[in-house]
Amino acid sequence: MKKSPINNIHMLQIQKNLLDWYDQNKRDLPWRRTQDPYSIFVSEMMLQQTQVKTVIPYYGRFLTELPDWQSLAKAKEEKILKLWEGLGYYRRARNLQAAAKMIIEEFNGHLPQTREEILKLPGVGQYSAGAVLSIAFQKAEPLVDGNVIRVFSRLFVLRGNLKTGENHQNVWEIARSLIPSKRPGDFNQALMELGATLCLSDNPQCLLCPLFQFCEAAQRGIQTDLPEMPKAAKNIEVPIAALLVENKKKILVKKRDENEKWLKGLWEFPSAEGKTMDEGRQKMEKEYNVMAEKKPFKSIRHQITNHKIHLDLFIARNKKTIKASTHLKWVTPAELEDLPFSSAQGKLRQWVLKNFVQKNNSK
DNA sequence: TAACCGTGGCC
DNA sequence: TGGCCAAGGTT
Repeated sequence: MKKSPINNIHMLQIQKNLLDWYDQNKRDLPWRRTQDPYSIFVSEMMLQQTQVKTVIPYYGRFLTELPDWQSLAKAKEEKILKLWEGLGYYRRARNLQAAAKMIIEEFNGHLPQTREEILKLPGVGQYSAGAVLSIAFQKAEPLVDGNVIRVFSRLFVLRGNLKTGENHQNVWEIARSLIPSKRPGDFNQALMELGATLCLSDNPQCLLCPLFQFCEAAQRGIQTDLPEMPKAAKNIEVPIAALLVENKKKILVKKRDENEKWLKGLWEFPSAEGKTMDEGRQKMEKEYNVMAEKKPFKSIRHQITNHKIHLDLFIARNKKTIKASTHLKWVTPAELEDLPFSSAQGKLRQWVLKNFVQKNNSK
C-alpha cells in the first residue's frame, strides 16, 4: 500500500473546508431531499455516467410511477424502459429491476448495508456501493468517480491514467484514507460537487475553491494539465437502413431481442446494418419481402459512444402481409408513441408521427 | 485489461 | 459543428 500523500493536519483541514463549503454551496437536488434508500439507489443508478441536469426530470417521474422495491419488481420491463427512454445505457434500467427482485427475494425487502452484499446486486459496482452506503446509511465508505479522480489528480498531482490498474487503486486508497466517520455521505457528495461545479475539466474555478491552499496543482499552476486522460477511441461509421412499412393505418415495428449487441428490449423500425446504406436497404427488402424506395424518407445522424450512425428510413411497400409475432408488431400511431424507443430511432418516430401519419390521414 | 454500452450539453 | 465528456458497470 502506498503512503498517503497527506498528513493528519492537512486531512482534517481538507475535510472541514470541504464540508463547510458544501454546506454553503450545495445544489438543491431532488435526491438530496430524501433519506429513503430506495430513492437514493434509483438516483445513483441514473447518475452513472450521466449528468445531474439530464437525470433530474427522469428521477421524479420514475419515483412517481414506481415508488418502492415492490412496484419496481412487479413492473413490466416495457414500462421501466419507457421511463428510461432517452437516458441511455438501458442495461441500467434492466439491472435496476433485477436488483429490486433480488432485494425482495434474498434481502427481505431491504437494501443490504455492507459493501460485500450490496455489490451482489446487478448494476452495482464499487462506486455505487460507496455512494449508497455513505449517503443512505451514513457508513464511512469511500467512493471514486470521475469527479473524485479529477479533484485528487490536481489536489495531489497524480499523473498517468487514473482510471485503470495501480493508479486507480491508489485513488481508492486516498479516498479511503480521507473519509471522515462523521458525515461521510456529505463528504463524498461534497467531493463530487466540487468536481462538478468548480474543479471543472476545462476551466477550473480555482479562486473559488475551498481546497485552493492545499491544491498542489493550483500552487504550481498546472491544474489544466491534469488529469492526464487516455485518448478516446476512433469513431466508426455505421450505416443503418430502417423500413417504414404501413398497412391499414398501422406501422410495422420490431422489438430488439436479447442477442442484440445494444439497446436490448427497445422497439424500433425494422432495420439492418450494412457496409453501405444500399446493402442495408437490400438486406431489409429481402428479409421482409418488400420494395423500398431508393431515396430515404428521413435521414438521421447519431453518435453512440464511438459509433457514428447514419440512420436512413426508407418507405417500403409490402408485397404480402407481414405476420406479427412477439418481436414484430403492427401498431397505431398512438401505440407507436407509447413504446420505448432509442434516441436515434425516436427521432425517426417523431418525424413519422409528424409527417407521414398526418399526410396519410388527410388523403 | 480494454472495449463496449447511450445520450445531451458544451465549446 | 465535430469531438469530448459526464455521479460507471460488465465482460
